[in-house]
Amino acid sequence: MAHIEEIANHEGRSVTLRGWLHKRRSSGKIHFLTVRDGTGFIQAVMSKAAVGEELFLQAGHLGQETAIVIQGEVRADARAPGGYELDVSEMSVAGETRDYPIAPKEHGVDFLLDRRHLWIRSERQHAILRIRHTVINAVRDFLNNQGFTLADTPIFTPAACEGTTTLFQVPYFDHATAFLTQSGQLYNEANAMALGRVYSFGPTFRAERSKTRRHLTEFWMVEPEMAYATLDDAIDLAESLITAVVARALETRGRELETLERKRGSLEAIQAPFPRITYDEAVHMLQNHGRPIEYGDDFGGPDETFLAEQFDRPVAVHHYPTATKAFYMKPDPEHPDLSLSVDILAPEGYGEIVGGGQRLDDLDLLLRRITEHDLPQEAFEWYLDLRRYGNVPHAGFGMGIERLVAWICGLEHVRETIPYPRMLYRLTP
RNA sequence: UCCCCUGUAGCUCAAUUGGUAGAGCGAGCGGCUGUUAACCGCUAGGUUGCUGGUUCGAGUCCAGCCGGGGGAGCCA
Repeated sequence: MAHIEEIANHEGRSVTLRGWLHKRRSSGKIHFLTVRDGTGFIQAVMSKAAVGEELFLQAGHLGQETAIVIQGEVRADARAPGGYELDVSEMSVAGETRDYPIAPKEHGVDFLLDRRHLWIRSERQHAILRIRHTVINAVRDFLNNQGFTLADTPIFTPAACEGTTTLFQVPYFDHATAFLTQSGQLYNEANAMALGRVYSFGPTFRAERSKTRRHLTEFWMVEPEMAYATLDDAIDLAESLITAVVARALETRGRELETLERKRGSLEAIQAPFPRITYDEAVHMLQNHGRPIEYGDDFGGPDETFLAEQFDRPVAVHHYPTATKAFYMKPDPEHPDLSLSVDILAPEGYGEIVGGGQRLDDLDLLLRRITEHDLPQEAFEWYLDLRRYGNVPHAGFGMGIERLVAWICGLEHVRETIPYPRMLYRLTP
């Protein structure tokens, strides 16, 4: 038994592959069967002389995506995309297929998304999902090696974290309404006071009526939080995390990046240090290029794209106006109208992949901000306890996995980075 | 919530000014010993998103509805 991704280890030997028929071409007395097994794709060559009349005839009528078990000798071949081919000696059908709906041809987005459960079998989607897996693993490995403890935060939450307009509501038995989490932020702060360096990693939900290539209603976010830490610590961490993740993808997913025709050069440029500019500098850059932005405004999508295009690696924009950020963001003690916040914008127009900063640790000011934001104080009593008992400076950020993967893969749309994307008008399959 | 685009065969798309709905791919059958979205031949495949209107005649023009895509705002 062998797997395609490590087929090179079996050169010259006969192996058995269990998989599915991805494509088939025939040329008289020879069939070319592209077989996939979940780990990769390989071309199996079946000649009538080698397998006999009966099996050859059967193979000639197999439908695309028929489950097959094949046996054959592994042979290096310069003509093969992966460098190896299989000379088939035996084949059996494990599961029949007739009229597989997705042809190896052009299809529209709607058609493919309706058949997402089958679309993920394609070479391109396979490559993307494998890279997603590698990215998630690299994130976890990096944080674990830096002494972070995984402490996941609840998905059912009793109240909003940053506002109430973008939350999904769920009936919670017959006595309450729960909200699906939009961030583990507040719980991460509590966990950091218990465990020092922590992170949460899970799905988050935003009921924003966004219909763009950067938005999903359900997406995955990793949120590290550190006690005894400042804004600069958070930026340093994000920088080394992103660098490590990109390096891992380059190192272990070269084949998949090649399938996606992703240029390695732009990923190889992702090295620390990242450029760091203040919000003020960013506004000047935008205004100098004629973009209509007022000082004090948050950036729009096109503004972020413009800023990111000025650099060959992610850019950290810090010290946003306090008014544009969440209530728990700490104002700069020397310039209270600016906050100790940071967004990291990915290159090539992929937008904000990281948002975070240093948290507001002054109890009185926090109480005032909660009132200013019209938030119910009683819902935040537990959070305020963190400022009452052993309060220390702390910082962290959230990083969106789908935007990160879309950028690393060079995709047009984040919907391809998750097995089953959830969007404004799409809830199935 | 707002703006723009779009809906014809299983898929991707044609169809001149309103005048007999076509092609390629896919599927089925056959041919071909090195194909890479192979190639060649044959066959089957249509309530032109839905409802109504104008007209001798509507895929085409008009109205409403439904579906899809992209963007703004908001965000990761």
